[in-house]
Amino acid sequence: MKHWLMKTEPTTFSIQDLAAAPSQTTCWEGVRNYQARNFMRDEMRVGDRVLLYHSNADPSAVVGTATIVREAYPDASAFNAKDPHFDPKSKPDQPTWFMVDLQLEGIFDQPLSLNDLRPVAALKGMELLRKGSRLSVQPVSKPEFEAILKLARKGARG
DNA sequence: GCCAACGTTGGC
DNA sequence: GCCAACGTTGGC
Repeated sequence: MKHWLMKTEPTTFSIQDLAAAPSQTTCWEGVRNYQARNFMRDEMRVGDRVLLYHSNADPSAVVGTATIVREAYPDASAFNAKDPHFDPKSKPDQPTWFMVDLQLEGIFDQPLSLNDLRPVAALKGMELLRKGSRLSVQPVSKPEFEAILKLARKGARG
């Protein structure tokens, strides 16, 4: 089983929106970065666990966890000319972009902001904390994932 | 709003 | 294939 972190802007789609969705499940449409796509298409499997991260938020923070409940399938929003994520080079018979389905696992009592995470020794090499990191779908090591769950249980802000 | 760090595009 | 220009991401 692999572990991941997926970013979303809460003004677009927040973890609270996921909690309110039918079966607390959503398709993760709109990813338009090849590296992120490759992770979703080639490596994500049903049962993998995901940290959800709110970017461009106040403060930006890891806010909860989800699990993969459906493996990669074509992202239909790329075919829709009216959709903000429309991409004319993606065709239904040869799609460029893919998405997975996520189901909410839990919302942290306390969001874990970057300032909460940065001092944690176990997270020293975490991609999210790297300067200039922009990848919206990224692998997380098992120790990193577990360190974050532990912090979430503790309540990082005391 | 600023701007650093990326990714993509397109001329050559 | 190089690389400058441009667009986007995302913390602050």
